[in-house]
Amino acid sequence: MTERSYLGEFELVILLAVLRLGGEAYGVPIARELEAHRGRDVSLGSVYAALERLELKGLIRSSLGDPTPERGGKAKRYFVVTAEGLRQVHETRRVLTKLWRNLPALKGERT
Amino acid sequence: MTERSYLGEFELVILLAVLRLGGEAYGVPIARELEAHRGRDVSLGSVYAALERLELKGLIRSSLGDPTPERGGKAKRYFVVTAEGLRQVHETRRVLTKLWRNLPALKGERT
DNA sequence: ATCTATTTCTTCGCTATTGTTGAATTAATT
DNA sequence: AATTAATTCAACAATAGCGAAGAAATAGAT
Repeated sequence: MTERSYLGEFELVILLAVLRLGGEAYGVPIARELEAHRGRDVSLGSVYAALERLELKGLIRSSLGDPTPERGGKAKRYFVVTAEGLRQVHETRRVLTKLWRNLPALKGERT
Repeated sequence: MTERSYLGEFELVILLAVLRLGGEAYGVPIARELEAHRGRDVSLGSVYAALERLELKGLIRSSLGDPTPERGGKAKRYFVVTAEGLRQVHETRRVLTKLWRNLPALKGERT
């Protein structure tokens, strides 16, 4: 049951998606954000699973919204990033930014 | 046995360590690099396991060096990052840099 | 010389955590 | 009852992690 002390890539991009979406951060749009930025399919199941783990670790919190008056308007579960979650995102950025500062250039790179 | 199409955090920092170490990139120093940058213990076993995965995916290559004339100077396995490996590191940086561009500031942040 | 201890480095076996998928469930509207 | 939007579930694959065993070398004693 040893829990990782840093953010994995998937967890990181989910936190970032929640931050970007603000008041519209629930399962489906979060998955869409991920797809848009990573250019590949992301199944809803994996997103919800990661969200659950992140909440367990105290990096996000969730609350059930009111059902909206549209067909299939089941109540949405909205997520927000906690202070600790934001702190870890910043920490991850700090470490990675330092690590790839002097990254060798790509051969065919267009500048 | 389906392989993931993006770099996990651990794999990413290992690639970066190999790049930084240049001609001295073998198991033990790689693990030390990781420890230095993450501020926590990293077991050799996990490093070697990740190196093996990365080589299988074609992101690094390895070659056995000559034994060195010192006590315990067993032949080392040296690693280099392939063109594809470097490409993936750049791609990961590109995506993350974009995603955390408008990151909200931390409360107690010192500017 | 050769045997044994010590050092450095790699490999192995196993467990835990994370990531993935597809199907099932819930709750609302028509 | 059918349809739609959303979440949850169950089973599985890949990644991460750890400790111990193994292999190859030198050093020191005998």
